Amino acid sequence: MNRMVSQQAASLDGVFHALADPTRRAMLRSLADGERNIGELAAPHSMSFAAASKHVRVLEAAGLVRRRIEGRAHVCRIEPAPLAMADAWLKLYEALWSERRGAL
Amino acid sequence: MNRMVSQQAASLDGVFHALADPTRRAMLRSLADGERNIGELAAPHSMSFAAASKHVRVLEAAGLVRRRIEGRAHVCRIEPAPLAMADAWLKLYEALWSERRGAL
DNA sequence: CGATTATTGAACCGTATGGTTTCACAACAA
DNA sequence: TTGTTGTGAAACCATACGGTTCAATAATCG
Repeated sequence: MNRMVSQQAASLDGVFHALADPTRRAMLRSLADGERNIGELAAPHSMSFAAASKHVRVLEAAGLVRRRIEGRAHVCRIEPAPLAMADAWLKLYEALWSERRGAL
Repeated sequence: MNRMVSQQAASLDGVFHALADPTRRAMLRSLADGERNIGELAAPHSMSFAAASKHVRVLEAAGLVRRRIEGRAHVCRIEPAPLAMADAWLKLYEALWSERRGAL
């Protein structure tokens, strides 16, 4: 159980960290419209392909993106589960704080 | 709506970054039960007082915590508005991804 | 007053992050 | 085959991060 909790904590770290960057959030937004390969994800951003590729890896490590290789293209797609975890955390503490404010 | 609480621009970057650390999330959790001064926030964590103080600063910079000085104690209290912003972001994209999943 | 408490600030350290450039390589197209 | 495309890997750099320690300050106690 403790292990589960710490695993969860570790992923929360990763998910929030992944979200704490505008480039990565923009990539998620793009992926919300459908699958994209790395080049398509990189194109809108004024940085090298390699830099964008690293951002995708961060998203992948956080579990927010899944990659499948099709020929020479790496096709990425969104994975909403970790997001739900982050959302659950936010909701819980928002609820606690609202209670608290209500109690004052 | 009550007020534009944190005068600082609480950016999504800052909020997500602040949340991407277990020590800082634990501090927020502690603050959910009521106001705490820096020492009280620092105590449960096995790190120097100065390190904990820096974490509080990060939370403050993100607009998640407000500080008021009472004598020699710095009393901290939660500020839920930036959390709502983060939550709104998550909700929006969760909705998009759910739609997308539904469409497949 | 002097001692204690609560806290910040500054300097420092090791590691992570975000960016670059260059090179390598598999997959496809001509 | 040759060449182009999509991508990763490696080396490197500057800055940020999370931690430490020690000194400084302001408020309170005795």
